[in-house]
Amino acid sequence: MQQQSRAKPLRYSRQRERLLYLLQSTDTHPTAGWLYDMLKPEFPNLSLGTVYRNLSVLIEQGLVKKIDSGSTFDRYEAKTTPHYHLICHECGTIIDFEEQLFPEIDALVSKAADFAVEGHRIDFFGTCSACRTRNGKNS
Amino acid sequence: MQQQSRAKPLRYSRQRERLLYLLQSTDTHPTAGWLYDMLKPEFPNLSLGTVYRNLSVLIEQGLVKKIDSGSTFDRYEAKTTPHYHLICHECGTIIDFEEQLFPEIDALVSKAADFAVEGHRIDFFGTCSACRTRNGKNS
DNA sequence: TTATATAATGCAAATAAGTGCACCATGGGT
DNA sequence: ACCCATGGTGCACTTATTTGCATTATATAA
Ligand SMILES: [Zn+2]
Ligand SMILES: [Zn+2]
Ligand SMILES: [Zn+2]
Ligand SMILES: [Zn+2]
Repeated sequence: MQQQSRAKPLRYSRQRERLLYLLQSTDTHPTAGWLYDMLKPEFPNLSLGTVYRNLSVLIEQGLVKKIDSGSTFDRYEAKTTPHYHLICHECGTIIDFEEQLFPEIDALVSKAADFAVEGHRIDFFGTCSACRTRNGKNS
Repeated sequence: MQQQSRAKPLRYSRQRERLLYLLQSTDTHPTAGWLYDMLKPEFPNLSLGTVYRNLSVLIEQGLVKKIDSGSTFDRYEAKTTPHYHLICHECGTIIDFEEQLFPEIDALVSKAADFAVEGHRIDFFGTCSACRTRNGKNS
């Protein structure tokens, strides 16, 4: 299903370097299309396939994470510290939630379910404060 | 981003009824393609678009949930009780984890983050016991 | 510096999922 | 039973993402 990171040799790639740098420079959890648009001026013949492929490479290296936002687009981030996501279903904004609620959760589930947990993901869905303000006081 | 369930009138649809029944009859978290294949004999000119559309309708009704399995396919389930998922990255199996670990988590995050949490999703990634057995004793 | 192996890229084609539209079907009114 | 408004469906097309392949670029050794 997914190959065990078999340390295949990587070569330097300017595009991958800039892609990672770009992702590390924002906290907006951008889409692949946005990353492509931002890099296009610097690499006039960049292709979207390369963006996706480099995102995959960076994900395998553990430097980038893919976020299923619930919309039709996936989003990406380069924040490596563990955190959760607050996903606003109204405007699509993704907010990082830094507090480490349950450090022992993986071990707990591993034991309870006979399943070797290697990591987990927690996403909260709801309405962000900006959208609530815009809507008046409902919800 | 997502419309507030505005109670638009629904009509009876045999295909949607059978789709829901099929989904309720399994705990394998099937893909849209599998559902399509299973329903095709009964509805010879069923189209995949209809499957996707009916899944969306059922999701809006709260009868079905979409699961981002991390693979290239989305998966679906009709289990409405809250539970978490153990997703094996080796064979793709999704196992339900029924224990309600943190009932108060939504309220807690709502308060801490000024975000109106309406629900959450917790997924654990790792290796299932079948795969560990098959692999020998590693991991 | 040149040669060699192979990773990275661009392009186009393939997939999975979502959507517009013309037509069919359900259900409430007559 | 018939009419009609509108929801549901099939089909084809679009969108988001992945992948095959020929070409280009990186890295290492000669
Ligand atoms: Zn919002
Ligand atoms: Zn984040
Ligand atoms: Zn497995
Ligand atoms: Zn489940």
